[in-house]
Amino acid sequence: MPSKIDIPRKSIYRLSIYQRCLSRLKENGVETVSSDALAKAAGVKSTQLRKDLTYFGQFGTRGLGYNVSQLSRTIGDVLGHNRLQPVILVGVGNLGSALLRYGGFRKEGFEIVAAFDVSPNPARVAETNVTLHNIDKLATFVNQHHVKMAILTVPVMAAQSVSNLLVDAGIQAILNFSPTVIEVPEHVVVNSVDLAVELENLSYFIR
Amino acid sequence: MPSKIDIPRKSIYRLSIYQRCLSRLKENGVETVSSDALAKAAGVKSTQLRKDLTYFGQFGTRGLGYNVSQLSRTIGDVLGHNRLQPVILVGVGNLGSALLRYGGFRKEGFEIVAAFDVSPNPARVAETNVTLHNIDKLATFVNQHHVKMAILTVPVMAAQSVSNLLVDAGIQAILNFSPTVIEVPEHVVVNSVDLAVELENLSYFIR
DNA sequence: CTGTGTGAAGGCTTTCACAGCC
DNA sequence: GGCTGTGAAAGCCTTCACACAG
Repeated sequence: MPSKIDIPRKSIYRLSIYQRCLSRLKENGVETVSSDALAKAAGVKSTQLRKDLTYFGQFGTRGLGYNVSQLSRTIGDVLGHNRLQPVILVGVGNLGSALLRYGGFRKEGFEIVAAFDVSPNPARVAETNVTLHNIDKLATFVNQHHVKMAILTVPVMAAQSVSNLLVDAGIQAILNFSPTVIEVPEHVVVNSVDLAVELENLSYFIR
Repeated sequence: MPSKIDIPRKSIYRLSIYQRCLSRLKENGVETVSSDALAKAAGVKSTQLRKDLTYFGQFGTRGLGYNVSQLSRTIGDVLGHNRLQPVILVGVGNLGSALLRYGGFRKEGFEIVAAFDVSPNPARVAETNVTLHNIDKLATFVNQHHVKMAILTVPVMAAQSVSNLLVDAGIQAILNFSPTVIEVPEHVVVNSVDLAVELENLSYFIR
Protein backbone atom coordinates (compact mmCIF):
# COMPACT_ATOMS: atom_id res chain seq x y z
CA MET A 1 0.00 0.00 0.00
CA PRO A 2 1.39 3.37 -0.98
CA SER A 3 1.97 5.88 1.78
CA LYS A 4 -0.76 8.45 2.26
CA ILE A 5 1.35 11.02 0.55
CA ASP A 6 1.46 9.11 -2.75
CA ILE A 7 -2.29 9.02 -3.17
CA PRO A 8 -3.84 11.82 -5.20
CA ARG A 9 -5.88 14.06 -3.00
CA LYS A 10 -8.63 13.99 -5.57
CA SER A 11 -8.88 10.24 -5.19
CA ILE A 12 -9.66 10.71 -1.52
CA TYR A 13 -12.42 13.13 -2.39
CA ARG A 14 -13.87 10.63 -4.79
CA LEU A 15 -13.76 7.84 -2.22
CA SER A 16 -16.24 9.84 -0.15
CA ILE A 17 -18.52 10.15 -3.12
CA TYR A 18 -18.25 6.47 -3.93
CA GLN A 19 -19.19 5.69 -0.41
CA ARG A 20 -22.28 7.78 -0.45
CA CYS A 21 -23.36 6.02 -3.62
CA LEU A 22 -22.69 2.68 -1.97
CA SER A 23 -24.84 3.66 1.01
CA ARG A 24 -27.72 4.40 -1.30
CA LEU A 25 -27.26 1.11 -3.10
CA LYS A 26 -27.21 -0.68 0.22
CA GLU A 27 -30.45 1.03 1.25
CA ASN A 28 -31.98 -0.24 -1.96
CA GLY A 29 -30.89 -3.77 -1.18
CA VAL A 30 -28.32 -3.98 -3.96
CA GLU A 31 -25.55 -6.43 -3.05
CA THR A 32 -23.20 -6.26 -5.99
CA VAL A 33 -22.18 -3.41 -8.26
CA SER A 34 -19.86 -3.10 -11.24
CA SER A 35 -17.27 -0.36 -11.49
CA ASP A 36 -19.19 0.91 -14.47
CA ALA A 37 -22.47 1.32 -12.61
CA LEU A 38 -20.90 2.79 -9.50
CA ALA A 39 -18.78 5.17 -11.53
CA LYS A 40 -21.83 6.38 -13.40
CA ALA A 41 -23.64 7.08 -10.12
CA ALA A 42 -20.63 9.00 -8.85
CA GLY A 43 -20.20 10.94 -12.06
CA VAL A 44 -16.76 9.62 -13.02
CA LYS A 45 -15.24 7.16 -15.51
CA SER A 46 -15.07 3.52 -14.50
CA THR A 47 -11.32 3.30 -15.08
CA GLN A 48 -10.83 6.11 -12.67
CA LEU A 49 -12.90 4.40 -10.02
CA ARG A 50 -10.89 1.21 -10.40
CA LYS A 51 -7.63 3.10 -10.32
CA ASP A 52 -8.72 4.95 -7.18
CA LEU A 53 -9.47 1.66 -5.46
CA THR A 54 -6.17 0.03 -6.39
CA TYR A 55 -4.33 2.59 -4.30
CA PHE A 56 -5.68 0.69 -1.32
CA GLY A 57 -5.88 -2.88 -2.54
CA GLN A 58 -8.03 -5.22 -4.59
CA PHE A 59 -11.64 -5.45 -3.61
CA GLY A 60 -13.51 -6.64 -6.67
CA THR A 61 -14.28 -9.96 -8.26
CA ARG A 62 -13.38 -10.15 -11.92
CA GLY A 63 -16.33 -10.83 -14.12
CA LEU A 64 -18.70 -9.84 -11.34
CA GLY A 65 -18.00 -6.52 -9.66
CA TYR A 66 -17.82 -5.34 -6.08
CA ASN A 67 -19.69 -6.44 -3.00
CA VAL A 68 -21.54 -3.31 -1.94
CA SER A 69 -21.38 -3.57 1.83
CA GLN A 70 -17.85 -4.92 1.86
CA LEU A 71 -16.53 -2.14 -0.34
CA SER A 72 -18.41 0.40 1.73
CA ARG A 73 -16.79 -0.89 4.90
CA THR A 74 -13.34 -0.87 3.32
CA ILE A 75 -13.69 2.72 2.14
CA GLY A 76 -14.96 3.65 5.59
CA ASP A 77 -11.81 2.19 7.08
CA VAL A 78 -9.61 4.08 4.67
CA LEU A 79 -11.36 7.37 5.35
CA GLY A 80 -11.28 6.66 9.07
CA HIS A 81 -14.90 7.33 9.80
CA ASN A 82 -16.48 4.02 10.57
CA ARG A 83 -16.99 5.32 14.08
CA LEU A 84 -18.65 8.65 14.83
CA GLN A 85 -16.08 11.43 14.71
CA PRO A 86 -16.63 14.37 17.08
CA VAL A 87 -16.35 17.86 15.62
CA ILE A 88 -16.57 21.30 17.18
CA LEU A 89 -17.83 24.44 15.49
CA VAL A 90 -16.37 27.86 16.19
CA GLY A 91 -18.20 31.07 15.27
CA VAL A 92 -21.95 30.81 15.74
CA GLY A 93 -23.18 33.43 13.29
CA ASN A 94 -25.65 32.88 10.47
CA LEU A 95 -23.67 30.25 8.68
CA GLY A 96 -22.45 28.61 11.87
CA SER A 97 -25.89 28.18 13.37
CA ALA A 98 -27.26 26.88 10.09
CA LEU A 99 -24.58 24.20 10.03
CA LEU A 100 -25.47 23.25 13.60
CA ARG A 101 -29.03 22.61 12.44
CA TYR A 102 -27.95 20.81 9.30
CA GLY A 103 -28.49 17.13 9.99
CA GLY A 104 -26.50 15.84 7.04
CA PHE A 105 -23.24 15.34 8.90
CA ARG A 106 -24.33 12.69 11.34
CA LYS A 107 -25.37 10.31 8.60
CA GLU A 108 -21.88 10.60 7.19
CA GLY A 109 -20.22 9.84 10.50
CA PHE A 110 -19.67 13.25 12.05
CA GLU A 111 -21.24 14.79 15.10
CA ILE A 112 -20.95 18.41 16.09
CA VAL A 113 -20.49 18.01 19.83
CA ALA A 114 -20.13 21.64 20.86
CA ALA A 115 -20.09 25.18 19.56
CA PHE A 116 -17.96 28.14 20.63
CA ASP A 117 -18.23 31.89 20.21
CA VAL A 118 -16.66 35.03 21.62
CA SER A 119 -20.09 36.16 22.80
CA PRO A 120 -22.33 33.12 23.07
CA ASN A 121 -25.97 33.79 22.24
CA PRO A 122 -28.14 30.86 23.42
CA ALA A 123 -30.88 31.69 20.90
CA ARG A 124 -28.51 30.64 18.14
CA VAL A 125 -28.42 27.03 19.29
CA ALA A 126 -32.16 26.76 20.01
CA GLU A 127 -33.65 23.55 18.64
CA THR A 128 -30.28 21.82 18.53
CA ASN A 129 -28.64 19.38 20.92
CA VAL A 130 -25.40 21.31 20.77
CA THR A 131 -24.06 23.08 23.84
CA LEU A 132 -22.71 26.57 23.34
CA HIS A 133 -19.60 27.73 25.19
CA ASN A 134 -17.49 30.81 25.48
CA ILE A 135 -14.42 30.49 23.32
CA ASP A 136 -12.10 30.54 26.33
CA LYS A 137 -13.39 27.07 27.20
CA LEU A 138 -12.17 25.72 23.89
CA ALA A 139 -8.81 24.23 24.84
CA THR A 140 -10.17 22.47 27.89
CA PHE A 141 -13.06 20.97 25.96
CA VAL A 142 -10.92 19.77 23.08
CA ASN A 143 -8.57 18.05 25.49
CA GLN A 144 -11.26 16.43 27.59
CA HIS A 145 -13.25 15.14 24.64
CA HIS A 146 -10.35 14.26 22.36
CA VAL A 147 -11.72 16.33 19.50
CA LYS A 148 -9.53 16.44 16.42
CA MET A 149 -11.68 18.32 13.92
CA ALA A 150 -13.16 21.80 13.84
CA ILE A 151 -15.45 23.81 11.60
CA LEU A 152 -14.42 27.46 11.43
CA THR A 153 -17.20 29.94 10.68
CA VAL A 154 -15.88 33.21 12.08
CA PRO A 155 -15.48 36.56 10.30
CA VAL A 156 -12.36 37.07 8.21
CA MET A 157 -10.82 39.36 10.80
CA ALA A 158 -10.87 36.67 13.46
CA ALA A 159 -9.99 33.71 11.27
CA GLN A 160 -6.24 33.58 11.80
CA SER A 161 -6.31 34.19 15.54
CA VAL A 162 -9.06 31.64 16.17
CA SER A 163 -7.27 29.20 13.94
CA ASN A 164 -4.20 29.63 16.14
CA LEU A 165 -6.34 28.87 19.18
CA LEU A 166 -7.59 25.70 17.54
CA VAL A 167 -4.11 24.55 16.65
CA ASP A 168 -2.81 25.26 20.16
CA ALA A 169 -5.71 23.29 21.60
CA GLY A 170 -4.63 20.28 19.57
CA ILE A 171 -7.07 20.37 16.65
CA GLN A 172 -5.63 18.54 13.66
CA ALA A 173 -8.07 19.35 10.88
CA ILE A 174 -10.02 22.51 10.10
CA LEU A 175 -12.87 23.05 7.69
CA ASN A 176 -12.61 26.77 7.01
CA PHE A 177 -15.50 28.87 5.74
CA SER A 178 -13.81 32.24 6.20
CA PRO A 179 -12.87 33.71 2.85
CA THR A 180 -9.20 34.07 3.66
CA VAL A 181 -6.02 32.02 3.67
CA ILE A 182 -5.17 30.72 7.12
CA GLU A 183 -1.66 29.69 8.11
CA VAL A 184 -1.23 26.50 10.10
CA PRO A 185 1.68 24.24 11.03
CA GLU A 186 2.66 21.35 8.79
CA HIS A 187 0.79 18.73 10.79
CA VAL A 188 -2.59 20.46 10.59
CA VAL A 189 -4.85 20.06 7.54
CA VAL A 190 -7.15 22.79 6.29
CA ASN A 191 -9.90 22.52 3.72
CA SER A 192 -11.47 25.77 2.68
CA VAL A 193 -14.95 26.31 1.34
CA ASP A 194 -15.21 29.73 -0.21
CA LEU A 195 -18.72 30.52 -1.31
CA ALA A 196 -17.96 33.78 -3.06
CA VAL A 197 -15.14 32.19 -5.04
CA GLU A 198 -17.48 29.44 -6.19
CA LEU A 199 -19.97 32.02 -7.42
CA GLU A 200 -17.30 34.05 -9.17
CA ASN A 201 -16.00 30.97 -10.83
CA LEU A 202 -19.47 30.22 -12.18
CA SER A 203 -19.94 33.75 -13.41
CA TYR A 204 -16.86 33.36 -15.56
CA PHE A 205 -18.42 30.48 -17.43
CA ILE A 206 -21.72 32.10 -18.30
CA ARG A 207 -21.25 34.05 -21.50
CA MET B 1 -5.96 35.46 -25.84
CA PRO B 2 -6.63 31.76 -25.47
CA SER B 3 -10.20 30.61 -25.68
CA LYS B 4 -11.96 30.03 -22.38
CA ILE B 5 -11.59 26.33 -22.78
CA ASP B 6 -7.78 26.45 -22.86
CA ILE B 7 -7.50 28.09 -19.49
CA PRO B 8 -7.11 25.81 -16.48
CA ARG B 9 -10.18 25.91 -14.33
CA LYS B 10 -7.97 26.21 -11.30
CA SER B 11 -6.51 29.41 -12.68
CA ILE B 12 -9.98 30.91 -12.73
CA TYR B 13 -10.47 29.95 -9.10
CA ARG B 14 -7.21 31.60 -8.21
CA LEU B 15 -8.14 34.78 -10.07
CA SER B 16 -11.00 35.23 -7.62
CA ILE B 17 -8.63 34.83 -4.73
CA TYR B 18 -6.14 37.27 -6.21
CA GLN B 19 -8.89 39.75 -6.61
CA ARG B 20 -9.99 39.55 -3.04
CA CYS B 21 -6.40 40.14 -1.96
CA LEU B 22 -6.21 43.11 -4.30
CA SER B 23 -9.38 44.58 -2.78
CA ARG B 24 -7.84 44.41 0.66
CA LEU B 25 -4.65 46.03 -0.58
CA LYS B 26 -6.68 48.78 -2.19
CA GLU B 27 -8.55 49.38 1.07
CA ASN B 28 -5.18 49.76 2.75
CA GLY B 29 -4.12 52.36 0.19
CA VAL B 30 -1.48 50.16 -1.45
CA GLU B 31 -0.99 51.16 -5.09
CA THR B 32 1.58 48.71 -6.34
CA VAL B 33 2.25 45.08 -5.53
CA SER B 34 4.82 42.53 -6.70
CA SER B 35 3.82 39.07 -7.85
CA ASP B 36 5.73 37.75 -4.89
CA ALA B 37 3.77 39.73 -2.31
CA LEU B 38 0.40 39.11 -3.90
CA ALA B 39 1.13 35.42 -4.30
CA LYS B 40 2.06 35.15 -0.66
CA ALA B 41 -1.21 36.79 0.36
CA ALA B 42 -3.14 34.39 -1.85
CA GLY B 43 -1.22 31.36 -0.63
CA VAL B 44 0.37 30.38 -3.95
CA LYS B 45 3.78 30.57 -5.63
CA SER B 46 4.67 33.75 -7.46
CA THR B 47 5.44 31.93 -10.71
CA GLN B 48 1.99 30.48 -10.64
CA LEU B 49 0.40 33.87 -10.18
CA ARG B 50 2.35 35.27 -13.12
CA LYS B 51 1.49 32.29 -15.28
CA ASP B 52 -2.18 32.64 -14.40
CA LEU B 53 -2.15 36.27 -15.48
CA THR B 54 -0.42 35.62 -18.79
CA TYR B 55 -3.43 33.61 -19.93
CA PHE B 56 -5.18 36.95 -20.24
CA GLY B 57 -2.41 39.36 -21.17
CA GLN B 58 0.43 41.35 -19.68
CA PHE B 59 -0.45 43.63 -16.84
CA GLY B 60 2.73 44.20 -14.88
CA THR B 61 5.70 46.51 -15.12
CA ARG B 62 9.02 44.73 -15.01
CA GLY B 63 11.16 45.78 -12.12
CA LEU B 64 8.15 47.25 -10.37
CA GLY B 65 5.13 44.99 -10.10
CA TYR B 66 1.42 45.42 -10.71
CA ASN B 67 -0.82 48.43 -10.29
CA VAL B 68 -3.32 47.28 -7.69
CA SER B 69 -6.51 48.94 -8.89
CA GLN B 70 -5.74 48.37 -12.55
CA LEU B 71 -5.10 44.67 -12.05
CA SER B 72 -8.22 44.40 -9.92
CA ARG B 73 -10.32 45.95 -12.67
CA THR B 74 -8.81 43.67 -15.28
CA ILE B 75 -9.51 40.54 -13.27
CA GLY B 76 -13.03 41.80 -12.66
CA ASP B 77 -13.52 42.09 -16.40
CA VAL B 78 -12.24 38.60 -16.98
CA LEU B 79 -14.48 37.11 -14.30
CA GLY B 80 -17.39 39.13 -15.57
CA HIS B 81 -18.50 40.59 -12.30
CA ASN B 82 -17.69 44.25 -12.40
CA ARG B 83 -21.41 44.86 -12.34
CA LEU B 84 -23.72 43.33 -9.74
CA GLN B 85 -24.86 39.88 -10.83
CA PRO B 86 -28.35 38.79 -9.75
CA VAL B 87 -28.70 35.33 -8.23
CA ILE B 88 -31.71 33.36 -7.04
CA LEU B 89 -31.75 30.81 -4.24
CA VAL B 90 -33.95 27.73 -4.33
CA GLY B 91 -34.69 25.71 -1.21
CA VAL B 92 -35.13 27.86 1.88
CA GLY B 93 -34.25 25.41 4.63
CA ASN B 94 -31.59 25.86 7.28
CA LEU B 95 -28.70 26.28 4.93
CA GLY B 96 -30.69 28.27 2.40
CA SER B 97 -31.94 30.83 4.87
CA ALA B 98 -28.47 31.16 6.38
CA LEU B 99 -27.07 31.98 2.96
CA LEU B 100 -29.79 34.59 2.47
CA ARG B 101 -28.61 36.30 5.63
CA TYR B 102 -24.95 35.96 4.75
CA GLY B 103 -23.83 39.38 3.56
CA GLY B 104 -20.55 38.27 2.03
CA PHE B 105 -21.84 37.87 -1.50
CA ARG B 106 -22.77 41.43 -2.24
CA LYS B 107 -19.27 42.70 -1.59
CA GLU B 108 -18.04 40.23 -4.19
CA GLY B 109 -20.53 41.39 -6.79
CA PHE B 110 -23.50 39.08 -6.28
CA GLU B 111 -26.96 39.85 -5.03
CA ILE B 112 -29.55 37.27 -4.08
CA VAL B 113 -32.63 38.86 -5.59
CA ALA B 114 -35.25 36.26 -4.69
CA ALA B 115 -35.76 32.93 -2.97
CA PHE B 116 -38.04 30.05 -3.92
CA ASP B 117 -39.44 27.07 -2.07
CA VAL B 118 -42.13 24.43 -2.54
CA SER B 119 -43.82 25.63 0.65
CA PRO B 120 -42.67 29.19 1.32
CA ASN B 121 -42.39 30.06 5.00
CA PRO B 122 -42.12 33.86 5.43
CA ALA B 123 -40.38 33.48 8.80
CA ARG B 124 -37.38 32.08 6.98
CA VAL B 125 -36.70 35.33 5.17
CA ALA B 126 -37.31 37.60 8.17
CA GLU B 127 -34.64 40.26 8.52
CA THR B 128 -33.60 39.97 4.89
CA ASN B 129 -34.51 42.07 1.86
CA VAL B 130 -35.18 38.97 -0.16
CA THR B 131 -38.67 38.18 -1.39
CA LEU B 132 -39.83 34.60 -1.05
CA HIS B 133 -41.91 32.97 -3.78
CA ASN B 134 -43.54 29.69 -4.48
CA ILE B 135 -41.40 27.61 -6.77
CA ASP B 136 -44.01 27.68 -9.53
CA LYS B 137 -43.16 31.37 -10.00
CA LEU B 138 -39.58 30.51 -10.80
CA ALA B 139 -39.59 30.49 -14.60
CA THR B 140 -41.49 33.75 -14.87
CA PHE B 141 -39.19 35.50 -12.44
CA VAL B 142 -36.01 34.28 -14.10
CA ASN B 143 -37.25 35.49 -17.45
CA GLN B 144 -38.42 38.87 -16.25
CA HIS B 145 -35.28 39.63 -14.29
CA HIS B 146 -32.75 38.05 -16.64
CA VAL B 147 -31.26 35.91 -13.88
CA LYS B 148 -28.52 33.55 -15.00
CA MET B 149 -27.28 32.09 -11.74
CA ALA B 150 -28.90 30.01 -9.00
CA ILE B 151 -27.94 28.62 -5.62
CA LEU B 152 -29.48 25.21 -5.01
CA THR B 153 -30.09 24.27 -1.38
CA VAL B 154 -32.82 21.64 -1.58
CA PRO B 155 -32.82 18.10 -0.15
CA VAL B 156 -31.12 15.39 -2.17
CA MET B 157 -34.42 13.91 -3.26
CA ALA B 158 -35.50 17.12 -4.95
CA ALA B 159 -32.14 18.13 -6.37
CA GLN B 160 -32.44 16.68 -9.86
CA SER B 161 -36.02 17.75 -10.49
CA VAL B 162 -35.46 21.29 -9.23
CA SER B 163 -32.29 21.46 -11.25
CA ASN B 164 -34.33 20.57 -14.33
CA LEU B 165 -36.73 23.40 -13.50
CA LEU B 166 -33.82 25.80 -13.28
CA VAL B 167 -32.39 24.72 -16.59
CA ASP B 168 -35.76 24.96 -18.30
CA ALA B 169 -36.20 28.45 -16.89
CA GLY B 170 -32.96 29.48 -18.56
CA ILE B 171 -30.51 29.39 -15.65
CA GLN B 172 -26.96 28.95 -16.92
CA ALA B 173 -24.96 28.34 -13.75
CA ILE B 174 -25.84 26.48 -10.57
CA LEU B 175 -24.06 26.43 -7.24
CA ASN B 176 -25.22 23.11 -5.81
CA PHE B 177 -25.17 22.31 -2.10
CA SER B 178 -27.10 19.04 -2.35
CA PRO B 179 -24.82 16.09 -1.74
CA THR B 180 -25.57 14.40 -5.03
CA VAL B 181 -24.52 14.52 -8.66
CA ILE B 182 -26.92 16.51 -10.80
CA GLU B 183 -27.17 16.08 -14.55
CA VAL B 184 -27.43 19.18 -16.70
CA PRO B 185 -27.08 19.97 -20.41
CA GLU B 186 -23.72 20.87 -21.86
CA HIS B 187 -24.30 24.62 -21.78
CA VAL B 188 -25.06 24.77 -18.05
CA VAL B 189 -22.26 24.94 -15.48
CA VAL B 190 -22.51 23.38 -12.04
CA ASN B 191 -20.21 23.84 -9.08
CA SER B 192 -20.90 21.61 -6.13
CA VAL B 193 -20.08 22.29 -2.51
CA ASP B 194 -20.34 19.10 -0.52
CA LEU B 195 -19.85 19.69 3.16
CA ALA B 196 -19.81 16.07 4.24
CA VAL B 197 -17.24 15.19 1.62
CA GLU B 198 -15.01 18.00 2.85
CA LEU B 199 -15.21 16.65 6.38
CA GLU B 200 -14.54 13.10 5.30
CA ASN B 201 -11.58 14.24 3.32
CA LEU B 202 -10.15 15.92 6.39
CA SER B 203 -10.74 12.89 8.55
CA TYR B 204 -8.53 10.87 6.21
CA PHE B 205 -5.59 13.13 6.87
CA ILE B 206 -5.70 13.05 10.66
CA ARG B 207 -3.77 9.99 11.79
C1' DC C 1 -17.84 -13.46 -22.20
C1' DT C 2 -17.92 -10.17 -18.34
C1' DG C 3 -15.66 -7.12 -15.65
C1' DT C 4 -11.42 -6.08 -12.59
C1' DG C 5 -6.45 -4.71 -12.08
C1' DT C 6 -2.60 -2.18 -13.89
C1' DG C 7 1.63 -0.61 -16.53
C1' DA C 8 2.13 2.66 -20.07
C1' DA C 9 0.63 6.64 -22.64
C1' DG C 10 -1.38 10.87 -22.78
C1' DG C 11 -2.91 15.27 -21.06
C1' DC C 12 -3.04 18.87 -17.94
C1' DT C 13 -0.80 22.00 -14.28
C1' DT C 14 2.89 23.56 -11.87
C1' DT C 15 7.55 24.77 -11.45
C1' DC C 16 11.95 25.99 -13.31
C1' DA C 17 15.26 28.78 -15.58
C1' DC C 18 16.25 32.52 -17.75
C1' DA C 19 15.36 36.25 -21.28
C1' DG C 20 13.70 40.85 -21.34
C1' DC C 21 12.45 45.33 -19.59
C1' DC C 22 12.31 49.13 -16.07
C1' DG D 1 19.41 45.16 -9.16
C1' DG D 2 14.52 44.07 -9.18
C1' DC D 3 10.72 41.94 -11.08
C1' DT D 4 7.78 40.34 -14.97
C1' DG D 5 6.85 37.17 -18.94
C1' DT D 6 7.38 32.66 -20.89
C1' DG D 7 9.13 28.42 -23.34
C1' DA D 8 10.74 24.15 -21.61
C1' DA D 9 10.91 20.59 -18.05
C1' DA D 10 8.94 18.24 -14.41
C1' DG D 11 5.25 16.47 -11.87
C1' DC D 12 0.75 14.87 -11.31
C1' DC D 13 -3.52 12.81 -12.67
C1' DT D 14 -6.47 10.57 -15.97
C1' DT D 15 -7.26 7.53 -19.65
C1' DC D 16 -6.07 3.73 -22.54
C1' DA D 17 -5.16 -0.93 -23.72
C1' DC D 18 -4.91 -5.18 -22.46
C1' DA D 19 -3.63 -9.03 -19.26
C1' DC D 20 -5.99 -11.76 -16.19
C1' DA D 21 -9.58 -13.99 -13.28
C1' DG D 22 -14.28 -15.82 -12.58
